[in-house]
Amino acid sequence: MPAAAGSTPSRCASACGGSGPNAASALRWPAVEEGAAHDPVYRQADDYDHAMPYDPSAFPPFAVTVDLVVLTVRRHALCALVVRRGEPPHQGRWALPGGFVRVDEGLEAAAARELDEETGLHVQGPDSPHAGAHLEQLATYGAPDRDPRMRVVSVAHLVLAPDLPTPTAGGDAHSVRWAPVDTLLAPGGERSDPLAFDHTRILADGVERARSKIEYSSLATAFCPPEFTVGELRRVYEAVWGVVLDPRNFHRKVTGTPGFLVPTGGTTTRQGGRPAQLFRAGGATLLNPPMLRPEI
Amino acid sequence: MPAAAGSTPSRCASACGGSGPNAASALRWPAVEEGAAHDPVYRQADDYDHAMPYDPSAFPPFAVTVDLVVLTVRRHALCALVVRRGEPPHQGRWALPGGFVRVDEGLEAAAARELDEETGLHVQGPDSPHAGAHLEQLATYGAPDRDPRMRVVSVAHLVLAPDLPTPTAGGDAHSVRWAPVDTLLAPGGERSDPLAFDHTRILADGVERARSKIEYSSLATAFCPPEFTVGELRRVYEAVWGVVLDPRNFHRKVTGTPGFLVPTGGTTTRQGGRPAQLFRAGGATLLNPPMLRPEI
DNA sequence: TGAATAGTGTCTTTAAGACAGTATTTG
DNA sequence: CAAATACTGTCTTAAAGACACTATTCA
Repeated sequence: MPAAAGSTPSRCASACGGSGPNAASALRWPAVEEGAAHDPVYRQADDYDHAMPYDPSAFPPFAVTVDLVVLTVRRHALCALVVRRGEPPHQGRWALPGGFVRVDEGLEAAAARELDEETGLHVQGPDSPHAGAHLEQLATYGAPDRDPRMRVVSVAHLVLAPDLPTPTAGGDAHSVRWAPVDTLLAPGGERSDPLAFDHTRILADGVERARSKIEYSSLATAFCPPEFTVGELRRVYEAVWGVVLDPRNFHRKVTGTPGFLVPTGGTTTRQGGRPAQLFRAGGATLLNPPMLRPEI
Repeated sequence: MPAAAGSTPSRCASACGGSGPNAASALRWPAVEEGAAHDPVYRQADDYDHAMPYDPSAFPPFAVTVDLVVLTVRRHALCALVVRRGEPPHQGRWALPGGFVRVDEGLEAAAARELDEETGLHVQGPDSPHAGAHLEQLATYGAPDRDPRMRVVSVAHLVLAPDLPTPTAGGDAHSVRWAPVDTLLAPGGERSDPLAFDHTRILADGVERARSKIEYSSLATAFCPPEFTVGELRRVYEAVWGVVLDPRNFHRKVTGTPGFLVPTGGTTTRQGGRPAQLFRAGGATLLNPPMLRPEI
């Protein structure tokens, strides 16, 4: 699990930049770089290539983590996965799941591993395009004071998953839950106990990314089970955008866009009423023209 | 200047993960994390909070850099800023500008500083919305083998700038230039001497971001001088998209979108022909409906 | 005068918004 | 039966595509 404290005063700045054990060597980097004309970093390449090869203490003390914005639609509401922090800082607060990137592991691999560890969820692969969750990089957060303990740069990822049984992280169901994003993001949200660090901001960015991306891509199907009806897909849009859509125009739009939906031949009555055709996500990933989000 | 080598065999993987001076402590992190149920990182918080507070050698040896995709439109072509590498690896190759993030500096601040250092360009601020370049975070690249020397995570940023005099980084004009992105991205591009590390991929992602973003935002004005004509703005779209647009329909679209363009009252004949009205970018940032990019 | 650019207007086509009406299930 | 959902179709309207025409400059 990563970090970030918007308003917490930074202990790292003084410790690392002033009197830490490796402060001198760590500070040499920026200082040297400043005077270089261009390509300033590799001007120092010889130094760390030969004098101190691969010695971590020669580098500024950065930690790299991944944070996960895991979204799903449950009971007609867009929900995010949050875990309760067991240790300080922000002990007892809810936070986004995440963790450190391993030295020999890529960023997306780290995100997929954390997702598996905390939810048991697997990521869509080329071999399984219709099962598992959608994962993409969201943005990177690296304010110097976002974690009071040290400098942490977190590469946030966005995960879109179908509705699942409530995850039980390692069997501990008390410390992980789905929460409606409206609650988490409300000004005095979650009974005025906001998410730890800068996770409210990260969550907001992830939600906005999801909201805008389903406009011009077929990504909304990532919230659906492998086979779904047009009505179920419409309720996904309604939940993510927080609007009500005309069922008839929506039906015309999605069934009229080539490659968006592929009928499986089956039908279902799980939503009640007349049996509805079942579809799978088609190969098209870009919607052109896009699905228009209604004005506020 | 940061790093990344797509195909270079990784020396880091063996050195860091196997026999590096801090391999043991570095590897402790992922190993401990694996067994934790949830919030696994802070399960170790006590360890580094008390036993080895702020000691960089206790962390995996990550370096964090910023890379810059600086785009402009010159002579009717989308161009990117590239610098020549003076040191190995990839000595003599062209690369994206960039550099290390300082320990007490935010990611965007680091990008803005590098931009200033390498181009003299300043970033648009709240006080100067009509001058300077547009800067935004693009994506983060952290494949374990992207730099053969060590683990480098690079937060790439996208910069859109008006046409400028050729930058002379610290007076050395031989090592910095504008190059058409079509040349840099061509399969056997730049006379089969591609950009260093994974910079071709980063550049491609930045170009695609710029191409898609001017569809639904007023960001194309970032390529224009503070005052510009409708024709000049149209030529920006044509250069970025590599298409020819109908001048009349374009004129109707941009002048008919409220808040996109604000007439300054002046006119110019710098493009020849009949005098054209001068505009400034309006307050609107989102274009709805978007400017449609013609099909291929 | 001719060539280039700027700007207006008009017709057609596409597709979204609104909404009437039918079909098929469960309770 | 009513109520719920699924689906088809029609009319209107917004806006893009195509293109005719006029305006104003410079060489």
